[in-house]
Amino acid sequence: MRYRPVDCSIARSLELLGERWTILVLRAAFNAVRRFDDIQADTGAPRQVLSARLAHLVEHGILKRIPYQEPGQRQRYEYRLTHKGLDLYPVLLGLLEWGDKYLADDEGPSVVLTHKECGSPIHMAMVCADGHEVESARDVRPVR
Amino acid sequence: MRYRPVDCSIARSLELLGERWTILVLRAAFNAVRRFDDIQADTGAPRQVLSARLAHLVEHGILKRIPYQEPGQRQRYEYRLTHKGLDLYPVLLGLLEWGDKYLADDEGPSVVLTHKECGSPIHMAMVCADGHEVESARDVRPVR
DNA sequence: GTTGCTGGGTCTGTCAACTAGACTTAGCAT
DNA sequence: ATGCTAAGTCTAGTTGACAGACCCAGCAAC
Repeated sequence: MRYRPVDCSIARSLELLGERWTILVLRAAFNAVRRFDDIQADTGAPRQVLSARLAHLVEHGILKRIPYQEPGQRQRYEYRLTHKGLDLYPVLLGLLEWGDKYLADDEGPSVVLTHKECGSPIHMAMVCADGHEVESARDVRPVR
Repeated sequence: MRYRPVDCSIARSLELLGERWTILVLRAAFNAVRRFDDIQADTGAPRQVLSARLAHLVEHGILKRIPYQEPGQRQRYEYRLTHKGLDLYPVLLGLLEWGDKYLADDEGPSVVLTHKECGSPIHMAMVCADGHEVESARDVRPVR
């Protein structure tokens, strides 16, 4: 994909994640959709593109190929998130929240995320080391 | 761009943000880079593509065109984030943090974000309504 | 033992998107 | 009139996405 080789983690992240379908593949992975045909159905990506994206994500350690075997079937592979992949959850959640806020249809968000331990709904927040919740991009100062 | 018309805010967000260069244009906007040639230099996007992306972002209310005039120059336009655009900060920050963690070069992150009021560094967190900080995607349960 | 089925791909031709590089335009200054 | 500049637009060539057909391994039924 080749963005300008600029010293910026956003550009570097996009290098791996910025191609079409990639984020939807990760959405599928977070929803425990792990097998090729299921991912294809979930995302709608053309098979060939999906094949390339999966290979790319595996190559960069975001997904891993795990063998499995259904009874009476030969061994096949499924795709699971690595730690590196799991850590992308905030990015997906950011897109989800923003879409819920600005692009929702009539009936509101189709899914609500809750904390497994206490059941309360979850949202993304910017938090400073002193424990303040930062409301807006305007309250942030970049240093160096 | 046309992802499958699926009831999912992530897909809908990507419909607006998922094309190449779009996120880098927003990065520029958050860095107060607002004029066409400056954005072009900052992102490296070809001028024609940049033109299309800016128009698309303005059309969807993420950027707005504001007239300005340098002394001795004719009036021109610059591009500024709307509220809708400012609310995308968590998405960019998510990409930044992930890139800092997994794709950093030798010398570590090139920029640190601090809370304007207290000066402490900021990070993205998943927070539940009870005030717990949720560590991992595995601690989240989707409902409905 | 070959025919069919299924999951997970690959191949092909077409069409849309991206790219670099040159050209255009409006208004101010000389 | 001529040049300068920011912000585009035009052109022609290359890359990437797409739909649809095809392939392949192994199990199972005939």
